[in-house]
Amino acid sequence: MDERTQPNDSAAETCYCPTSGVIDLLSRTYAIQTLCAVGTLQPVRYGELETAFGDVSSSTLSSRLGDLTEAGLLERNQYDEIPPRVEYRLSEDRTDLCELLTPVLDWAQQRETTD
Amino acid sequence: MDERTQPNDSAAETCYCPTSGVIDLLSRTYAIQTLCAVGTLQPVRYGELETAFGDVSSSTLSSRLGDLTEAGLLERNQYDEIPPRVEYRLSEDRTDLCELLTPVLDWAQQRETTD
DNA sequence: CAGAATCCATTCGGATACTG
DNA sequence: CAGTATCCGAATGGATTCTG
Repeated sequence: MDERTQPNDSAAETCYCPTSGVIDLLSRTYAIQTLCAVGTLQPVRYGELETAFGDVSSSTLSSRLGDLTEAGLLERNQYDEIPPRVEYRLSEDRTDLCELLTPVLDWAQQRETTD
Repeated sequence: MDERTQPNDSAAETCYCPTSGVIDLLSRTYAIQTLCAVGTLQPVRYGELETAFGDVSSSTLSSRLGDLTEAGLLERNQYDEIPPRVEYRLSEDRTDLCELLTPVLDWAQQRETTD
């Protein structure tokens, strides 16, 4: 169903309809960055991310990691050692999203500096 | 500067630092969708977008269009006719961002239906 | 170290009018 | 048609504090 709007079928059919769940998720603060950072630095620990971002509050980063993990985009592995260690990495089949998103970050970054 | 973290230099160096302006912008409701929709349907009128999204409030869409236009990502052309007509399209050199983003939307959409 | 919990200021965005 | 203005509830995310 939904045979309307087909200007050109370069990307088959993109749906612009409601704010989908994943997009919603990516709209939260540091979500895209977190996803891409994990993808690049994985396996990565909580503290590393905190350092990489520089000015994110622990509660925010924590929430974001929780969101992404719950959504199945990230994998969280906890090692019951002393001191505690937790590693995050991309879920196997979600790597592609990260590859889609990184160029966006790069684009944004370049625009900041160039513009 | 910044000679740390270089897992592979596929994308040179991606910055995960603060929430950059553009990312901030894209995080707003319907921002990504609006950008991609305009890219595909351009030149597109206000009402067309409203219809395409189906359930967006006029104030929200209006704000989004304003944001994106102000950021230089969209171009707004007003024709003083009766009835009034306004057309939106991507700014010349911003097309690439749309091309980066559409796959993300597609990914999200596919995940919704498949997952 | 890696968070969870709480509290709260700010913001966002939807609904609902109302214009040029 | 293409919005803008206003109002207001919901939600976000930062700071802070505390814990296994």
